[in-house]
Amino acid sequence: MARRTKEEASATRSLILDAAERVFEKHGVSGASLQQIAQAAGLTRGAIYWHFEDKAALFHAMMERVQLPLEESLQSLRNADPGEPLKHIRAVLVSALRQVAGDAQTQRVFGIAAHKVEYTGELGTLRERHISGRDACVADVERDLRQARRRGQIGKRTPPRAAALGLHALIDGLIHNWVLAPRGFDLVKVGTQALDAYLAGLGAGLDDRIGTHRRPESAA
Amino acid sequence: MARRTKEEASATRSLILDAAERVFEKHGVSGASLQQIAQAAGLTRGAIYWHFEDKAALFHAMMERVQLPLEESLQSLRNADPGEPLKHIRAVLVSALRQVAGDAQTQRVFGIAAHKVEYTGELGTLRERHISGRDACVADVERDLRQARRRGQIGKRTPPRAAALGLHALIDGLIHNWVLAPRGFDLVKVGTQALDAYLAGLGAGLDDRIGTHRRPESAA
DNA sequence: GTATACATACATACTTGAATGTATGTATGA
DNA sequence: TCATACATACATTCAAGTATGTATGTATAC
Repeated sequence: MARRTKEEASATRSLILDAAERVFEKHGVSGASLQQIAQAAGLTRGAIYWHFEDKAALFHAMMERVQLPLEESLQSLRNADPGEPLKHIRAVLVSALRQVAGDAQTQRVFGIAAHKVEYTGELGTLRERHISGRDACVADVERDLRQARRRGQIGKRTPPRAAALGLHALIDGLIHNWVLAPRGFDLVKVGTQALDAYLAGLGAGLDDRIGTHRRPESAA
Repeated sequence: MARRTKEEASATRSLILDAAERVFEKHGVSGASLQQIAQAAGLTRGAIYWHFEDKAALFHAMMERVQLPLEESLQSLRNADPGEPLKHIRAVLVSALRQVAGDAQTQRVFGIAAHKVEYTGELGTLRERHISGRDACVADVERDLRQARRRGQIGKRTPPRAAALGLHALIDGLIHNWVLAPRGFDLVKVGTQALDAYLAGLGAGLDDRIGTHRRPESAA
């Protein structure tokens, strides 16, 4: 119809992103047409082409809308807990689980990114970003684990890099499986229990053997 | 051109499936056209439509070609090791890692199933199969874990269901991340180390209490 | 303060290409 | 000769991209 004020235009942009989430979730990214998204937003394709270059750009914007707050919260946690690397790791990962389980939008978008998009062609960029993001995350965890090892908080049986990769795989796998069927289990509860078991296993290496009776944790 | 013998027709079918793997891997399932697949196989679309009803059927056939042998090998392991549930679990999971890491075809198809297909619409059936397959696997592991718990081989801190879900998530996450970038790490080596750490963590619960703190987190 | 010009924020219409499905042709083996 | 195992040809659909229309906000001149 007509030109809107900047706030209204920004609202329209959000409308499009909201609609894209719903349509992507239902039909998949490549299965969704811009026509469907526009209609779901109560607009026409013209509006989408004004705000986004094409479907790939729209998808990237949708991802960033949930990735940015997530990365920020993780970043803020990174600066805390300077002396307790294991507690730090645990806090960061549990907070990630909470974020996914608690926020419906994060949950939807993670579900799309996990099972409703093909990482190829135009979206191949996303694959690279995913990999580099994972590597950064794993490197962070590995650094903390090395520190914990130097402080004698975990054993030396599991190499830090393998431990970090496993930790990431555990959380990643939990989230993947949970968004596939959210009612299947309690993500935060089960995730925390599994995470604690894993971390206990790293600590159990202090004994160098399984099943012997020692207390793997130091006093507070 | 002409009619072949039954063996030749079966070979043609395999050719199509091989070509589908390559094209699906490169362009994604929805991004790949039957024309591309036919050309990659040195045939025309007519051949594909003769052997398969449509692209979805072709995809299902491609999945079954690797799933069947995998399920068979896991099934054969299920009957062994009646008295050692933990060793049984470990053997099954490590064998799964080996299968994925060792067989290029399994690896390709897992990569496609993980990152190159959208579980929606016609392929939605696959999502259900995936979920039920996971549930069956988790149920199996949970049963073994209960048995191990009764025999005092693991502690009581982690509920068997949570432990089983975590175990599945760990292996699933490892495979997912590995097929995303196979050269990133050694799947069998890292996977075995992470798995052992996790299992050791379940065993560490034998102490029933750790040093200072009791359950630091919980609630839904 | 009002008139004008321009940029913005969309809607509409058109073109193009590509993939699907199907119908038909054809050569061969049993 | 007849069903099989394909190849070929055709019709339909549909989404992407693009060009253009249009109405309104906003700045500037006076």
